[in-house]
Amino acid sequence: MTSISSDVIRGYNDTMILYLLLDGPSYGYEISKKIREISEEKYVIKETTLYSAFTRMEKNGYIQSFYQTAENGKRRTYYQITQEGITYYQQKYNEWDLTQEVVQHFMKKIL
Amino acid sequence: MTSISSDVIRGYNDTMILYLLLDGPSYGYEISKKIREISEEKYVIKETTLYSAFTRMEKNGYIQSFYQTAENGKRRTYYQITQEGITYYQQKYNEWDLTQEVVQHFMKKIL
DNA sequence: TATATTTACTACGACAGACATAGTACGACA
DNA sequence: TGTCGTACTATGTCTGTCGTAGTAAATATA
Repeated sequence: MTSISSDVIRGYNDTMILYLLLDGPSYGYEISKKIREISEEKYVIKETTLYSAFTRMEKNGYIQSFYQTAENGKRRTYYQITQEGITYYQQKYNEWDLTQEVVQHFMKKIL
Repeated sequence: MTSISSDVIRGYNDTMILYLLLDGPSYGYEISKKIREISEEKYVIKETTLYSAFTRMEKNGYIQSFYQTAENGKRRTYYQITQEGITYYQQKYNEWDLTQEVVQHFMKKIL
């Protein structure tokens, strides 16, 4: 079974995270599991990639963090998407359409 | 008019170059122009990105270079795709299908 | 004929994102 | 008591892209 290399999907890590945050605040471990599930195990984001994306995106104003202690007593860092983050997500959504269109022109099945 | 950022397309530079070389040997300036034309000006590869891709891919055995002096007297470095390069291209072709499928799950139009 | 533009590169250093590795700490479960 | 799962943080390396700069020959324009 083919899986996806980080080289081809690296441009979409932030977008995937923001997509999940559109449904409400979440935290690292949950985001990670959801990406794995939604992609049907075809893409597993690395922990360090994920957490450094959080840091970067918070610095850029796309997400905001807050601490919360879960029912089980575990202290977590939650992130919520900001208005700027939503706008950024929309841009990436449009860019995805364009990218598909362009890249498609360079794809040819070899017989 | 929206154009494509290198962040989202960077995983496809090598693939685009190899695609063009499937039709026969070519050189930097020509590859560059073709990418711009085929993408309808939506993506313009940077010179340094292109030439360093050549170097890297030759090192990896995906392409081979040779020198040739053109009709106009200009000495050029041509590149041709190798069998390994074709195999690599095929892999990337398959990965593209998979990537589209996966990324699509994280794309939602916001109203 | 002089100058600008296009063609066809090479060199070098900076930077950002992904990654490997390692470590901390707490809760659940056997 | 020990292992597994959860939930991170720290640090340094690597790779691909990019900015900047420079060379040089051919072609177009004034």
